[in-house]
Amino acid sequence: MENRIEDKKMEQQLPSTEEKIKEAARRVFTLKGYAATRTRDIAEESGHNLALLNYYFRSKEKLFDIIMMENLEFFIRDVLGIINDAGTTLEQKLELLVEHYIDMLVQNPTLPIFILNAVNTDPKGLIDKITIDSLLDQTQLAKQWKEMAAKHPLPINPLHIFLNVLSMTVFPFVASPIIKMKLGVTDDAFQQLMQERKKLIPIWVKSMLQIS
Amino acid sequence: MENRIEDKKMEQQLPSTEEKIKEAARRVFTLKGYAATRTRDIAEESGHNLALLNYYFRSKEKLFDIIMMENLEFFIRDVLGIINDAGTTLEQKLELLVEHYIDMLVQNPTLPIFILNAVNTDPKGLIDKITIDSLLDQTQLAKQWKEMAAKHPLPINPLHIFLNVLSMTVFPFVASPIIKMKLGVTDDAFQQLMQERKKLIPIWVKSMLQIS
DNA sequence: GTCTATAAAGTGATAGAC
DNA sequence: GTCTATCACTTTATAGAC
Repeated sequence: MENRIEDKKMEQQLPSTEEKIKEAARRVFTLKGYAATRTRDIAEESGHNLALLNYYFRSKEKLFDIIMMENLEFFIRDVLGIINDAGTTLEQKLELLVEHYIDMLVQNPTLPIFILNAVNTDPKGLIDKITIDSLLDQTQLAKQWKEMAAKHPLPINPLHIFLNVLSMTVFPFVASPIIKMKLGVTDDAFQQLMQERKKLIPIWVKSMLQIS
Repeated sequence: MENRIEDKKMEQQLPSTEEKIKEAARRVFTLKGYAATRTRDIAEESGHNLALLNYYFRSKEKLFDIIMMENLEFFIRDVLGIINDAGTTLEQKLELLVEHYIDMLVQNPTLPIFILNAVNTDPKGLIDKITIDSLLDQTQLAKQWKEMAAKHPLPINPLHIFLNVLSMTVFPFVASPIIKMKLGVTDDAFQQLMQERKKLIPIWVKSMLQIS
């Protein structure tokens, strides 16, 4: 028993070779995409030899599939918890979602362009692996949304609102190289802008709901 | 003189080999990006041989540079005309810009992901080639914006508004594979959604200006 | 498990015939 | 100008020693 606990501690301190290669692959793939990444880049980044990549993951494609699925899972992790919380209002859920995504994207700024590029070029049926649960309309969010819509019917497709939240939250990260280099916005100024948007986006969305 | 006119007619009817290769390159590069494109793909798409690609353009990289510059130029073409028109109000300029971009992106849906992917991975200093004129603050749009801001000062960074217009207009096209395949939106429904947004986005933006 | 060496296939570019 | 054939190099993947 003591040994197993000590082993666990060791594993946390010293990640296995397999884990080191996988994390190296995540960094390189997420930064450069599938086609521009060479297996040698990943091997070098991991501090090990190229052959070990194939020893643990068989092929570049299989390794990419793992990274892609984990990145997708990471992208929607925590979201179900927020939209299924019976203890928060619709308004609070909106605020929590925007805040969560901005915080997460500040830490992982290249994640959106990685996903968007993959689904747009779609090496194979990668898009089928995205799990936007079809149970989505059974969530607390959906329930509360319908209650609101019953009182104040929207004259527009609700998809517009969903698209606007996603657009205003995610797009700035995708366009950040242009914003920073061409609009003369420093890294710090960009970070501050994103922090401001945590409060602003919910306000804007609420006003959309009122005028629509 | 007559001969030159006839020659021009001929050129329009039968595009030169060079032109056919360039247009094939535009289609493939804009769809798959630089790294995932093979010169053989372009040759095949053009209906000619691989060797002709190098005969006319020397290298894959040089050909890509041409396509990238032309795509960027196309992306901002017509915009200067709209924002520099002294005969339209600020509100009209906003409506014209959104309408122009949605119409253009309906015809060229893969253009944004091509540009965004390029500037995010940035093979070389490609980002330097983007010409967002530093004379931008001397346009009619900038003048009219300042007049408005003088009357009703904005408590937020104006960049937020610019980002929102760009986000709500462009992002849906970048995310369209997910919207279509995962949210069950048909091609026709997506097109209609974008048409609706021509009217809606200016309305939303105006409400942002009022509540801010 | 990890490495070196190398096979096998892919890709950009060119030579040379027509 | 356009083609076929081929070179030169890169890249993925594997064999085999340790």
